[in-house]
Amino acid sequence: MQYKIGDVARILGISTDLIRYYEKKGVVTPVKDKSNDYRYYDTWDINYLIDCLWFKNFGFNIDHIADMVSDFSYANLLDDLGAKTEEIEQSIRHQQLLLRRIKEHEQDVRNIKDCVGVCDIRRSPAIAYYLNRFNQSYDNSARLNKTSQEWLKYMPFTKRHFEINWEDVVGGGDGYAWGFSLDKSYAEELNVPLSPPVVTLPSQLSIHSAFKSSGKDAFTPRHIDFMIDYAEANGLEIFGSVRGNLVCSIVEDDRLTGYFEVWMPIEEN
Amino acid sequence: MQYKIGDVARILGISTDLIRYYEKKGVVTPVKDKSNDYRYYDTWDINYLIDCLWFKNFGFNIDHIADMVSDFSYANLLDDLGAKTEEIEQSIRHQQLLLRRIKEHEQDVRNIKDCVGVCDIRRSPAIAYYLNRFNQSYDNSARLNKTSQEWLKYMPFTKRHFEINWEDVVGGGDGYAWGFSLDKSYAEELNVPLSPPVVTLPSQLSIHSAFKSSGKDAFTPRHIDFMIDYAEANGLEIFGSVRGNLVCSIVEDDRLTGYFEVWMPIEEN
DNA sequence: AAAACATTAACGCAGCGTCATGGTAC
DNA sequence: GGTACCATGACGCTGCGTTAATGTTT
Repeated sequence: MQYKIGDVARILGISTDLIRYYEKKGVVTPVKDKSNDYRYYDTWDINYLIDCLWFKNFGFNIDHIADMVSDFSYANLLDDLGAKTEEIEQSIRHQQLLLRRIKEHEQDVRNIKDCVGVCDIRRSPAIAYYLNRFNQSYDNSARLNKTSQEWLKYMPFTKRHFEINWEDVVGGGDGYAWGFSLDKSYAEELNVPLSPPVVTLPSQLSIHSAFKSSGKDAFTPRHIDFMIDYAEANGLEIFGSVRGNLVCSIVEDDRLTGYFEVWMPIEEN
Repeated sequence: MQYKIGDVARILGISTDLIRYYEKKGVVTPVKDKSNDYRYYDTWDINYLIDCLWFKNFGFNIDHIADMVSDFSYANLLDDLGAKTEEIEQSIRHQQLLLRRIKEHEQDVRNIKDCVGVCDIRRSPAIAYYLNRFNQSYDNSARLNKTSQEWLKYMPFTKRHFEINWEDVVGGGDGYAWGFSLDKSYAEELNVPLSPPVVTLPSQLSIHSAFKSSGKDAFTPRHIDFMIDYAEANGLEIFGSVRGNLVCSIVEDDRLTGYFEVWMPIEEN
């Protein structure tokens, strides 16, 4: 039995263009009638196409499939199945981490508005972080560039981290720094190298709160003054640099508005 | 502070081309010095790029990201995070099914060689199947076309299923049919509609074995004669059509060789 | 003679990477 | 004046889908 390309397309449920594309890739080689250039397929050509579609659905790429269907040993087949298994497992692990992070983030976004201006005492999470922006200036030295490239991979798990030095906090200065942080569990899961410029920080007893800042260049350490007041009012001693992260930036009343979560470390009892 | 495109690339760990690409997509709009056409970025442009990279890593597409970073309300953000969560969960479920199937298949391929010519008694799996090839001819009617398109989606979970009618089995005929089958668990998981031409078949007590067939067009029902002999020798009555599936086809001694698993139903005690 | 098919060729998509060619900053 | 940087533009990649122009079968 010979089939024309349209018959094959109907049999397999795909388009004729796709069949021609697979031919170009070497998956099938139908006979061509020289008088009219029509392609004619036999049952074996169709078998090859079915194999091709089957492998395609497992994520093998087409050039590879062309090899697989035309000339493939038992050992090669098992190797490829094993490799693909690995790949899928890897992908699932990554997606699961991603899912965990996006759900966390969604919760953070949902909670942040209620935290604005409200102080309470919590332990901050243990994190790894590095800084690359000091006030308005980015450090674009080669050393940091290497770290930036590495951290790009961790990007969805990172937070935009800021630090306000203890001296600026209590002395009324306006210095601050920005960078990226990773919660410790992600840093471990992702095998993040923890050498300089990356710094690790343990969990700390802290005053936790949030503030928002509208408009560009409106961010200043003075946004946390209400927390300093809270510390004083409650007889809590500020123990080191204040840190936090941008939770989200959205447009509110036509102004770009950032919501920031803050951790102000205090002495442990 | 103003940065040139190379500085920004170093800060973020990406290429200058990528930054220009994002500009084309509307993510950033640096100021252009008219005298030399150079782009100059401020810290906010860099912020937008960071946001863009962050969202990108969650799998949002760039046109969408351009909207997200430039003009996005709280509600929109939550909606999008929710939608992406759904999408990732869906994807994980699919990958997990895929993983299960590929591992199963790997085991089938590993086991098949030991089954060739060896009969034992097992229960066949419950399946759903449909047939589209009768001896050498495919049915390419519109009705089957619809089913083929649907089953294309289930492709990696399907097996290449064949059926040999009871009359051909015992009468020495050479008729057979081919199609696709799905194990019941996948059919349920994938919500496969079980209306004609799809047929469901319960688990059946069967003689289980395997054979191989080398060369094109070498497949024939007579390959299972050894199983008929086995049934006779053991006083087992063949109860209906014999079914099986292609496990893999590989090249052995320069010849295309198919390995087939077979289920020959016998009467229950 | 019309409808349904077939052919090749070219272009489009995303998300970039990779030249080529020429101008600019330091 | 050398070199490191910047600009634009074109083309390549995968895995196809989508016309367009033209010829063939039934």
